[in-house]
Amino acid sequence: MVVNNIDVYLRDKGVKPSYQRKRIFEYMMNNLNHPSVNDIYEALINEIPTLSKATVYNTMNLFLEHKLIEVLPIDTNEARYDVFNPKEHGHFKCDACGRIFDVNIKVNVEDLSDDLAGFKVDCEIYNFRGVCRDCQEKVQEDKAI
Amino acid sequence: MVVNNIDVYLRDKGVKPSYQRKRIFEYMMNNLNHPSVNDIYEALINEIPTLSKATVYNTMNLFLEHKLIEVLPIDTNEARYDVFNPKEHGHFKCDACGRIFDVNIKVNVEDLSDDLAGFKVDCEIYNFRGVCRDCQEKVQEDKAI
DNA sequence: AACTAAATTAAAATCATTACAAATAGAGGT
DNA sequence: ACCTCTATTTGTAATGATTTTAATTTAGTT
Repeated sequence: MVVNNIDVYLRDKGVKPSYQRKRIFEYMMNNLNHPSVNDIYEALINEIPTLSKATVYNTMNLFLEHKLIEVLPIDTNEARYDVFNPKEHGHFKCDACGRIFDVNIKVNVEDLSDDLAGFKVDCEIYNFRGVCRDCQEKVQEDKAI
Repeated sequence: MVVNNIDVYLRDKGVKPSYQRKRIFEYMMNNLNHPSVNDIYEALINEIPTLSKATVYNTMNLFLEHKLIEVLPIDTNEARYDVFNPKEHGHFKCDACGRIFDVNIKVNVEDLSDDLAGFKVDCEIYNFRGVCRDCQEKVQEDKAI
């Protein structure tokens, strides 16, 4: 996603663009590695010394309400966030290195199941877990030694 | 899933069938409503007065390791569990009543995306959120009044 | 029965998140 | 600029789920 003017974009979505909110959203756009609240806080505390973790939490919840970001329910321990991606997609979490990858995916819900007949589906989440290519290669190398 | 002899089934999966473990697994099989640790504890504390929440946590983790159950990453607040269902399926969480429904689903991962090429996929989870049929009807009724 | 290892337990510790109340910043009007 | 009102930020305390720890109980073995 490309956003030229964060000020305008936030206002468009109904979020008053405070300094902290702009900096946090800017970070989200530049770092598509599904950061946790702590990641964001650690990344910005040097440049914004007064920043509070509570502000990051508040801001994430505000962004969520206004659908600027989404939360990935792939990690049960701490919440991971991503800029909202209206295109259907999924996530793959590597159990070895912990990285989370985006996965392009297209599922036709109508075809899926009668179980959802009459249900209003607002949100579709596709999660995968396993071992990523890099980590599999590492295992091969270790065996070879 | 139908398990005639819990003792044998647990042993088969490599879990020593203690009294607590058998009762907890029995509860999981009879209650397919995706209980939390607290749900399980509350349900069994009357019949097993010495039961400790730590035991429930320990047991859930043990069952997870031995793939007797799975954790649904649909609730970010507290973990919800379900007896392991090797058949691919998904879950729908109603944002109105909070109930979680099973959804039969079949996705051909090969067709999905090149993004997963070379990845070892151990686990596929499909989550949906929205409003279930019952709750939508309730909204209609409320409007009619 | 005695010994040993595993399982259970209660209580304390940890960690993510939320609630709260005080301090600060921003907007509008005079 | 100044005052006033409201929204935002902040640090701290509170909450709640989960894990750790150490002691106790249970089960299995000689």
